[in-house]
Amino acid sequence: MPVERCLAKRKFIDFLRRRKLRVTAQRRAIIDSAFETEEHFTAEQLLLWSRRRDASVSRATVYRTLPLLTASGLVREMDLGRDHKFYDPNYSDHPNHSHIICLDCNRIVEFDSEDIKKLARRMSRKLGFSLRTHRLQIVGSCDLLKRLGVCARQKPS
Amino acid sequence: MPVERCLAKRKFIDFLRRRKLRVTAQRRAIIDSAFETEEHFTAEQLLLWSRRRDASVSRATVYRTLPLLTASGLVREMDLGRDHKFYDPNYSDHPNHSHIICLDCNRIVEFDSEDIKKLARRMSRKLGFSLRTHRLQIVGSCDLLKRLGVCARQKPS
DNA sequence: ATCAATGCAAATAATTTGCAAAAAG
DNA sequence: CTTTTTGCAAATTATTTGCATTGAT
Repeated sequence: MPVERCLAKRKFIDFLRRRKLRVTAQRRAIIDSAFETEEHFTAEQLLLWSRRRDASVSRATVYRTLPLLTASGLVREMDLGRDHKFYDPNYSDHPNHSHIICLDCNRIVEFDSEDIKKLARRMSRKLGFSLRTHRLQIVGSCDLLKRLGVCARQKPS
Repeated sequence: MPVERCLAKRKFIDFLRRRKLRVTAQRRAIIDSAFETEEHFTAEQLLLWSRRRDASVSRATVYRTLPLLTASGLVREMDLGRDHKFYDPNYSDHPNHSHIICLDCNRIVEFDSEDIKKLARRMSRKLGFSLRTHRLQIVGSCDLLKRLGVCARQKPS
């Protein structure tokens, strides 16, 4: 496991302690699972991974821990307009506000752009608001690969 | 009622006829309600308005008509990361891909920007995709008005 | 007459919650 | 010991669907 993930785990445990919340076995299993992956995950996936580490983890505990993870700032909740939310455990390392969702491979590519940030800020000002957050969602397709038949990076779901 | 809205209604009825779908009393009530407003609405709001015109309109029919409205291109479905979707009946007049959601007044301001479109296209290309759609969501606050106490444009929900 | 469209109530599906029992500090 | 956390099952909430009946063409 990369160093940053260990660090993230430690940071989250500190976050719990600071708030006088308890570091239970179930929370450990969930934290370990969340920061083990480099990928986005759903609540259901997190439940599965956590149960591999500790079979006693319940769906309710996962759903109760997720808001703590996002409140700590170490995990970012992403609503991509699907029926379930995604969670990004890399957020504190690489804060991304833009996603490309590929229609072909169903992949989510994240990036951030200073230009978009500036543009968003400028537009907000112009319309009488001050920017708190912004997110750009792009739906696209890997047309080059589609011509070859299937997208090489194809993923299920 | 402004001319464009009448036009939109007519266009939608044409859309139904072209597909050999029937123009029922319930659908009329729903269409009239949808194109009467200048505002975004939810499925629940549309049901309420439609029932004012025709008490027989059921929630199921509203939910079955909404996909037709969006398929026609006259209404745009907006997922703003809340628990319910919003629908924009002005979409064909003013196609907007960007929203500012105000934390203070809970208002949704729409706009579109050629710059953002270009930027999105450029970023997609750079990352190996071709853009299909894009949307920019900005969460902001009207800080000027907040200093005065409450936002003058404040809305419930 | 046809066959699409309706209302109703039951079904989904993701997430939330009440509660008594278990465990952390 | 006190208070938080847990698992379970039931509740919520927006939306969808099956089905017998109604209604547009």
